[in-house]
Amino acid sequence: MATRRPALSRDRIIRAALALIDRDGLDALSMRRLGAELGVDPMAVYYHLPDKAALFDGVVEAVYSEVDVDAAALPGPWPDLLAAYLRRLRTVLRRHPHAVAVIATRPGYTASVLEPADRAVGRLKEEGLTARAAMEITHACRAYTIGFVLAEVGAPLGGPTRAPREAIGSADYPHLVEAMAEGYRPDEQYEAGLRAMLDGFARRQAEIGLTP
Amino acid sequence: MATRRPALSRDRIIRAALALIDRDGLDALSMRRLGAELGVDPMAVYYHLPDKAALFDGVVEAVYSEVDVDAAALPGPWPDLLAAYLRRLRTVLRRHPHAVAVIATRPGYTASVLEPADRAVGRLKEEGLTARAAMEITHACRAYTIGFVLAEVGAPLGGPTRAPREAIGSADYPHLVEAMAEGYRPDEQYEAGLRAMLDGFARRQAEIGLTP
DNA sequence: ACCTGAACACCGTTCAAGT
DNA sequence: ACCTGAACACCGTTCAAGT
Repeated sequence: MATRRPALSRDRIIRAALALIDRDGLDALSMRRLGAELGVDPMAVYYHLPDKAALFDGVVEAVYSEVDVDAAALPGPWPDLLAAYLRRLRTVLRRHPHAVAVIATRPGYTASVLEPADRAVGRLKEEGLTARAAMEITHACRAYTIGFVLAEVGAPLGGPTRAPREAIGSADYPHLVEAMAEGYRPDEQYEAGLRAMLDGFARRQAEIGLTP
Repeated sequence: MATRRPALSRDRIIRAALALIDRDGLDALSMRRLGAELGVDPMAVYYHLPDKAALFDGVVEAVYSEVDVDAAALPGPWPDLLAAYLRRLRTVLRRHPHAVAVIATRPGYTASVLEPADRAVGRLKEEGLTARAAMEITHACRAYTIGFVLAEVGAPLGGPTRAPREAIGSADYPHLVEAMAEGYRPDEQYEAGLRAMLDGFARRQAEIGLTP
């Protein structure tokens, strides 16, 4: 494919890596295949990035940068503000099923992740939360969102199971069958969980407000 | 080490694999090192398991089997019942930091996972939930729990970052610094999020009960 | 039935060398 | 400054062979 090859750069390498992960899965991302994809000697990448861990960090950053909603600029009240941001995060994560596990495990301690997080906490303080509460609530809702997307679209880490999986529709699991009867509606389920968590936190905040 | 070597078995292989992951990380689990650990030719494993994906599935099952709390036998009301089960799940997951990502991504569609899940839904029905609500609530709380543990102790997927990470205590992030001032108390944070989510669901259930 | 060992097509990373 | 290519110590999996 890539016959033209503009000068290599950290940015171009990372975009190619994410594209490779999206197309062929996490295991397909090797320094050698990445080089081939870029039309370059496999080792050329090492001039721009120290190792594969740094490449993963770049991929995490790239995905987060797709979240083009600035929580700090959203209107309140805070539960709606957070809900809007987290819905957007879910949408972005869903676009990268093979990368979600990487995003879930690599700590996003880069400026491009910390900076919006700091501004978001600032925004939530304007809405009456303490800095601590703002971060705890955000952290809990993000954990839920990432966990949900992981179960929803996350690619299994060692490749798909080849052995015939247990039939969930079996008579051995009557309650599960009953629960699944109306089908699986991920959007509604995600929304229900998010609302439940935010409502729970909001009620707790209100109680604190009443007994200071 | 392992000088004595009782006959190989699926069970013994999987226990050795989990021990290897716990000790040296996910990347350290190779068929070759696993064979060495078992005092056996690396390829011997293939007689008992079809491939590495099956090995991962076994590891997931082994970890889940450490959750020795039977949700179906717990006393109600349902939010307390679920909270007890999920606290126990978090405790077990925390013991296997390098395996959490595997557990989070591999669908646990084996009998040993489905069977307790089915009984748990049955138990929640006794507490007045529909099968569907029981599964949705359980699913949401599990997503939160796994997401939380992943952020808490989950090992980064491509190995640790070597480059100097951004100092979170920097003056560039005043709100984050303020939020972290009192330290990070994971147990309390986890509990707060779990209670918030369960309270939110419980309130919603109560409303439905009032307007049938 | 259960395990061995050679072989194949891959890996990440280092390092001296090229331009 | 930026890229190449050989080399090293690894991978997962297949398959014929051993006991």
